[in-house]
Amino acid sequence: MSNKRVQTRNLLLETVLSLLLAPGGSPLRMVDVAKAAGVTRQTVYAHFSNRSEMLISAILHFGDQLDIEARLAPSRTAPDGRSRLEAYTRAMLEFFPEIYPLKQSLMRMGASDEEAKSAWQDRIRAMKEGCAEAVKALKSDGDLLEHLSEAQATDLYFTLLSMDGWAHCVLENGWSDAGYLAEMQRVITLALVKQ
Amino acid sequence: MSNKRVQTRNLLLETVLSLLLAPGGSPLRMVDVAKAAGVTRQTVYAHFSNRSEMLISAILHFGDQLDIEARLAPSRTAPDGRSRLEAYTRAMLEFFPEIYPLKQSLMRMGASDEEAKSAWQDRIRAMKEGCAEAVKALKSDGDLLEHLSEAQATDLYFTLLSMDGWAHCVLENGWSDAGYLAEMQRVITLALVKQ
DNA sequence: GCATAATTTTACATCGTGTCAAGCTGGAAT
DNA sequence: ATTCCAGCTTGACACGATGTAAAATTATGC
Repeated sequence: MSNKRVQTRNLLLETVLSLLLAPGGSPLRMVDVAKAAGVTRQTVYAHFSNRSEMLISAILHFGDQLDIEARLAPSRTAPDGRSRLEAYTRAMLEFFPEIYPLKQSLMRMGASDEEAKSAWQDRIRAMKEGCAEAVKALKSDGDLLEHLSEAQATDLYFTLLSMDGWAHCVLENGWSDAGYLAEMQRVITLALVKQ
Repeated sequence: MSNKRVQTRNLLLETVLSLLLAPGGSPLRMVDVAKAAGVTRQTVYAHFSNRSEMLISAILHFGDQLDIEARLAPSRTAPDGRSRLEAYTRAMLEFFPEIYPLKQSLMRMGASDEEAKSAWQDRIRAMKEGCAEAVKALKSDGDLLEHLSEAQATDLYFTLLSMDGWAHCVLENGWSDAGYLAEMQRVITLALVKQ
């Protein structure tokens, strides 16, 4: 497992991410990545068999860096369902600014990168797991609205926690992060919790 | 304004839409469109100077067909703000199944089609106008929650009416249309209307 | 039927992906 | 220190898609 190889690989992954996250969505051609990394196009192909694999690797690399698990831990220690729901909502909204640019970049990409998008979907699914757990805690406290099944409540919660909704309000319409968080806490509570 | 020319143009637009809406997201190469329309690739270029222009035209054509204005009219005649909000929500959710496939197709497309996406955004903005009007009616009835400005309420309403949220629940998680509508009516009312 | 508009045919330039095969180089092992 | 070799570079090519151009052909409308 030579040292140089992992170095170059990491360099490439970082480069891909920096290009992906750079303002003004770049087309991200292989030659762009190579040039930005100070390397030959062929070297890129030596590390990733094609564009898709490169993108997927970059997404996974990005996920590792974020350390989602560790930052979500606090929400798990909440004493009751209601506060757990709040903590999880807050934690999610704190992630959004960091991951949204990457989402945008991926959404800009072509159909050829279907697999890359599905790698992204995996990350999103992990977030939904968290929603499910928070809902479960709420239910076991007997605080979940009667007419909602756990599955339904989870779907609904996940829907309300939409990253696009956040982007629409905060990025495009000037809401403050705090203001959006407050509204979301209010609406989510109304939507899920017995009053 | 020869007849044939508009005929062919319409044929091409219909063909583009049918390919775009077809299951299993097609790459939609120019040659695909030409073949499906029984025409030469060059003919396509005779009608649209490039792929982007073709896609944009198709989206606009699609919008014309939907006849959004007419179908939204009922919601405008609602006697008060509350019922207008409900009517608009219902109308929007009825649009979603029809337009979602197109959205999906467009989102699958490459960055090169940025302009096509912005044509799509225009259609979406039109929907937000409707949100704003419903909110305004609510406000003038004095039924809008005090802590929300009209703009904020509009953003929030638009966010809750998210097409992705609908797709997540109804298409991916088996909610019935009626069930989703009922939940949305409930949540939206809680989120915006004085109780 | 004739003029011309629309479409076809053919050919070509360009760009990005992905593949292949030598050649070069720096660092690790003996 | 010499050798070896993994990793990188150089250069060249095939392929597919977009977009351009011009001549030949077909159909349409007057």
